[in-house]
Amino acid sequence: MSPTDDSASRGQRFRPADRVRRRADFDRVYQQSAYAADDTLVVRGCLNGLAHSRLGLAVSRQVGSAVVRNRWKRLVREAFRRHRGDVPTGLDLVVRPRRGATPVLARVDDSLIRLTRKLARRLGAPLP
RNA sequence: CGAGGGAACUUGACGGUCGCUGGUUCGCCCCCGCGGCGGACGAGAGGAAAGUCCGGGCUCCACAGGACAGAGUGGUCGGUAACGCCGACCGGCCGCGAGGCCAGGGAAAGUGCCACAGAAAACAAACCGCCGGGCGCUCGCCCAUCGGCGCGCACCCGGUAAGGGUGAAACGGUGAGGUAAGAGCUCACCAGCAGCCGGGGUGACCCGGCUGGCUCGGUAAACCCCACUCGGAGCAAGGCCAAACAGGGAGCAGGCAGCUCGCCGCCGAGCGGCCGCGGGUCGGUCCGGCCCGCGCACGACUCCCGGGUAGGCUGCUCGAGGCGCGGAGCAAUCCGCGUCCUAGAGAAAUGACCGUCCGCGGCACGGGCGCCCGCCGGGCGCGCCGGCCGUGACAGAACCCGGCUUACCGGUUCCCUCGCCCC
RNA sequence: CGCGGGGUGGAGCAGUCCGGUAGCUCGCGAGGCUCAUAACCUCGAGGUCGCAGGUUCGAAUCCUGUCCCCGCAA
Repeated sequence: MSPTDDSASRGQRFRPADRVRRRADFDRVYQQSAYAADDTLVVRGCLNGLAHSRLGLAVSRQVGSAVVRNRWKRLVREAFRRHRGDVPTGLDLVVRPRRGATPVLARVDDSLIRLTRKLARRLGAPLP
């Protein structure tokens, strides 16, 4: 365990260890996840056994052009990074934009925090 | 000044805070792998990165040579690694012009098709019509009669293709001669075709002359013929390392001989002997005695092997490269010299927020300018300066290049054409 | 990255190969039949053939470009 694998000291950084990167991790989320959504985001998540939460993104071509898809992914990453302290820990999350939603940072911030807390209550993960 | 044509370039600038990706470098940590964490420095999307429509490099596979099939291309000459791309030129069409567009080989090699209309849609022939002849009938005239002449109608034979509302397209056009009527039947001029000759050009082709028969429709982005080109797959190519599970092999203490039983047996069970190994204990100088266990099979464990999954590394960015200067060429492009290094992700980085300026659009708030009404003043217009508001397009690298095509707010520069006015 | 299929009235499909007339079923509207509804009978409306160019006398059909939808393999 590296000494910085402590979510309290992560601050607003966003490192590769903070992302869901493996096929197997995504499969686990999709097979045993809880689900929460509003009219901006759809979030699925499960416990990951780590001291911090990890973020994975699923933005298909149905969402729009490459520019629109990149825009969504950057906004969700930015929201996750900025509000690390407000998001529950110990979860693997897969986030997907809702069909028809418009990519605005303030709404993504709000949705991400509310939906992840709802998931945490459902899964019994520690709240911040 | 107005209208227009053609090229080339550009795709906001600067600063601050918090982040991301990879590079160099420094420090710290441990289970030492060149792993994790932290800091510093400098770098980080495009003209189309897009569509994936062509062409190549590269990699792997296949391959003696050729032909057929299939696909593609299609004026000529040049450029290129190559092209279906580019340049120049030729030809055709469009435009007053600058210029623009063209899949632009072959229809006298063959086959097919040409709706409707029209006599006929391609070998030419036939219908109406026109002309000549024959025969018959009606009528008129001459005649005493026989008969003769003429007009009209029907039929038959022959000539003819000038005319026929059509159609996208109709077997050259105009004039004269000619004829029973006509016809390139003949002649002149014109259009077009073929052949020959001369000249110019590398060539496509152009210019000029002579002769000929007089004329032979369109469609090949219909089949086809001709000429030329093409092996297949793609960086998820290909290469290296390699968990776990499964597979194969070896090791981990057993070896040798004998007796009894099960059904003979080299198979199985049991018994005890010698040597060996492990443990215990006793005596003792590196040795010896006694006791217990081991012996087969399976599993576990350890090691090795090949293939290779998850995963990791590589291919991965220095290249038909950018910039500058000089030279060859009308140009596309090529050559020489100098100089620079400029993204390399992988559930996939280049983002968020703020400030100032810039471009564009709007408002008409203040100033300015012009016009109108007019006593102070007011109204309308312009959008020059300031102010306020909005806005900055199309779009995101994924092995790399050369093209094509498509999307796009705007801005800049150069060259050229036409019209009007002034000198 | 490499391929395949498809855009035709409101819906589902023919017609495209081999170019000249866009047709079928359901649905829709009007009338009839019936006491009434359905069924049935008669009549009718409704199509930029995805879009833009080109070839041709003429294009849904042939060629080129382009947009969208669906699917396949690694």
